[in-house]
Amino acid sequence: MTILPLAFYQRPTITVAREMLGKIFVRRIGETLLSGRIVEVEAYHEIGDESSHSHRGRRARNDIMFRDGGHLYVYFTYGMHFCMNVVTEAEGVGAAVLIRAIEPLEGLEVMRRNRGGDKRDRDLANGPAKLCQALAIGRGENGLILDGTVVGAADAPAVADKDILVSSRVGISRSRELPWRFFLASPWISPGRPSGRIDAAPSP
DNA sequence: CAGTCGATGTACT
DNA sequence: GTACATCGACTGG
Repeated sequence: MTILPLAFYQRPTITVAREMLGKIFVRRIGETLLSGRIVEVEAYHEIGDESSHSHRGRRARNDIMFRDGGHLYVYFTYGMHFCMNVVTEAEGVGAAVLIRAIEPLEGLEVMRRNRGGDKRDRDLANGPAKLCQALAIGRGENGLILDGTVVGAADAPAVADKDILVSSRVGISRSRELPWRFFLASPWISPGRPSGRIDAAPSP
């Protein structure tokens, strides 16, 4: 298993977002390995994106988002959920890619226990807060380096451009027009979402 | 299936 | 006060 180097993340955010699809997210808890194939992501950027946490400048809450690419940015939302991003670009740039869904590959029974017992495989990690719960990612994991020690992404064959679907992002009200959600035609993506189109997305 | 709504902490107006 | 990068329970068809 080859863990993606930190340089992978230190590139334009849209590029990283598209190339994250198909990679294997890995999470180690002691001897236990949890992993899954990334099937749905969204890009967020401080420039021209009013929905990004970084849009109003660097603060205590979003500080990790401004670090150099290769950190994990975890935030707490709706009073009860965590979501996780991989930080992109260079130190001082507030940009990241939200991981919205993975196809569980290893450690399904641990994920099921983390999720509360009787969930179907499809419901283990098909949403940004669900996958954080399945992988036991919360405040304590904010700021970790994606070097594979505790979290990281393993390389996998690139997904062809023609297989990358694009849409507007889910659950935001501002900058809704930006086509910055990228996903695969997969049963493992988050539920109830509009089908996408195949298209190129502009960079900030 | 689709639509509605409550839960519940934190940042910001 | 209000909004929030969400989820799950519940309703009605």
